[in-house]
Amino acid sequence: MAGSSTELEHGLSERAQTLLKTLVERYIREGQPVGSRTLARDSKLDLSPATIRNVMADLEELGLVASPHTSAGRVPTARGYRLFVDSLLTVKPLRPATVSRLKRELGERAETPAEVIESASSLLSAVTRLAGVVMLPRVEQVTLRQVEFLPLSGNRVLVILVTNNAEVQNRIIHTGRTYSAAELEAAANYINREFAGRDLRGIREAVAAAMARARDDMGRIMETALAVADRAFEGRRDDDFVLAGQNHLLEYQEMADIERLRRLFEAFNTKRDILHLLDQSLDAEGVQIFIGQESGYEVLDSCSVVTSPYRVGDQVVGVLGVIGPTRMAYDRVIPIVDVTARLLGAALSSE
Amino acid sequence: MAGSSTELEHGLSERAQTLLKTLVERYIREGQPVGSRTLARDSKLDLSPATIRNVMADLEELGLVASPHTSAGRVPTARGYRLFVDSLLTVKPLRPATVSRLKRELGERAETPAEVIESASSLLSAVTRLAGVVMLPRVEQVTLRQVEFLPLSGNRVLVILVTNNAEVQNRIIHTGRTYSAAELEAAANYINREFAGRDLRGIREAVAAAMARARDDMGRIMETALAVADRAFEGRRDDDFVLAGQNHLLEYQEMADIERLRRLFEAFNTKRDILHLLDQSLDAEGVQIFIGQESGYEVLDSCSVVTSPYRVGDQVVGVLGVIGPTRMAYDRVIPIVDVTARLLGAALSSE
DNA sequence: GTTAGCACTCTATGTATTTGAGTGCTAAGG
DNA sequence: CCTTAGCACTCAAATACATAGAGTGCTAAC
Repeated sequence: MAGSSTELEHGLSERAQTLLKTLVERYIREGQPVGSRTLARDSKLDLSPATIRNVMADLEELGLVASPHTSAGRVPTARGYRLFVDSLLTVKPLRPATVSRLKRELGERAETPAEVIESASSLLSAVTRLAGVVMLPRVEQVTLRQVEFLPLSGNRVLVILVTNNAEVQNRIIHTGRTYSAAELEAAANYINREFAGRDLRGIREAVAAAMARARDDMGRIMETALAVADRAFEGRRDDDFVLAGQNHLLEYQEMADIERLRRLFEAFNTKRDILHLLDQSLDAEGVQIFIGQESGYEVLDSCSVVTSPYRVGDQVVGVLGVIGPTRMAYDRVIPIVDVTARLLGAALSSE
Repeated sequence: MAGSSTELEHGLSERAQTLLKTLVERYIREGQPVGSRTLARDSKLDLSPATIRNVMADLEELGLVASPHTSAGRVPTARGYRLFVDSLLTVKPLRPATVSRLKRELGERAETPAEVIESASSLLSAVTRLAGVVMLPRVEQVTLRQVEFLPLSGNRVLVILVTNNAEVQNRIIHTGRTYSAAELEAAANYINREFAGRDLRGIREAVAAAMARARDDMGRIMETALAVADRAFEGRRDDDFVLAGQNHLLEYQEMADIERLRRLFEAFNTKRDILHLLDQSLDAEGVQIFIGQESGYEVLDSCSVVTSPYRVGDQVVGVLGVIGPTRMAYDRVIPIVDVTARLLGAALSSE
């Protein structure tokens, strides 16, 4: 009865499932098309190659496997992998050594948030031997902790913004006129006094409102503060991600096509497509997998992307994951991505 | 007479030089071994292929050209390229459009020093279609402009260091005990008052001296200041470089060996070897070229590196350059590297 | 439903053969 | 003595062909 229920899920007999599973596992391990004889040996079903060939013909019909040519074995298709990861996969528990390594390097070694992100990406790539990506956390509410204005030559002002806990941003803004160090300091003091702890966007609105209201009857300090702050708090879309270990991709046979590779690396550089893809996982529950063309981006054909959102507090703030050939060890990669997402969240929260 | 003098320089007849030059130029353009017939047509010497073959035999004897196999044309060796760039090369003046592009994007578009460096690297790579590298400027004298200490949870302090003009560094230090915001502010004030404008290393020494001298009879503020500053001003070796456009290397036929490529990219990641190589150019006069194995690093076999130091004021502070296949358009690349070095220096000075 | 048997297909590998580009050498000519 | 035509020679690349082996699909028997 259990048998018939699993059978109904995707119209595959228990036996066919076992065989598909064995085939995918074997192919992932060896990278060679799997023939009926091998499969007969590998699966413990005690069936003759001939029988298995019949099953394979069915699986091929269903688009779950394909053979590169008549006299080669079978290879999983994207749909085959999909079925595999969805209902056949037995996830491998992580080695304790791996877990503690992740914990150590994420929690203890890394200091600033930027370093933590960087580590997460490197770790993902090092542990999986794939390319690791970590989207920068999109912090909806960036609160001002402290601001500093320093005059530079040529009507420029160096703005140092300390936000949230330990994030430091600095930018240079061009102002309409020259401000003295004293003026700027007073202005910064004013802003820190008035706005510390408040949301950056809110501050900018408050500043705009104040400017509109006050016009010419405001004091020198406030005028400076508002003029500078208006430009200093300009929203900055920092949709971005940190990539590590694209080199690993060179190690895989299936990435040998140099022109494909170039286009893939180009996409890593351009970032746009990859970001779009990661964005899609922002509101997914847990680990999500894009297999081959599923991602919808041509450069990622024959690649799979395994992602997971990560949260700070109970708020999802970003996505991380790995990118590699479709033929990757999903049973190992999935838990690694999963755990790293949790640990990254924890590390960022504790800052 | 002029003829005989050039001849003596490297024991090559004027004619042999012309032929070598033509051969190298042709090979750089086409990427195919050059045969005697082609060479006869290309060089305007009005010689028969047979004569040219004789000359080629001589050049081969001298190790300046080689043939991949008996019945292929000749290809320049590393020594051949060397002679070519040293005495045969006619450098191509840059197109005004290129120059103004470099100027615009380096001088105007980029704001902070970090952005300028980044641009320089991208530009080098974009304009030459090779990989661009820019060593971070090693500023011997890092003067303190302003320091800020902010308390974080768990005995940690966020240090924001504004140095020289507009460089902002931030780091997190762990302290022996918890300091209050007020304590830290007072300490920062003390340091800013006492040490602003002085050399970072000098400050640390002064602090160490003060700590040794003062022991327990110093005021609370000074104690805090010294304790924190001691850790905050720790020297930080930031030997590093910014790499751009390694993707371009995938476009070249001669980089098709995927295993070599992997090792090269690995070297880019490790940075150590590349840094060593760049270091060697620090005290060179102008543009320097490493051809093939000349660099001494195995990964760079069949690569050439064209570098130039760049200066801020009259002080050499770093090196930039490009990395690409030995077969690169030296006549174009050399002036680009040269000009970019000057422009980068200028852009950094004007900050 | 399962399986043995068999013809068939297709790749990979190895071996000749041919073609063409380019060389080195030699001998003749200025 | 330098230059060049001529020619034999070499070698890579292309082409064709044969062979071996892996694996299939199909059929017929169990």
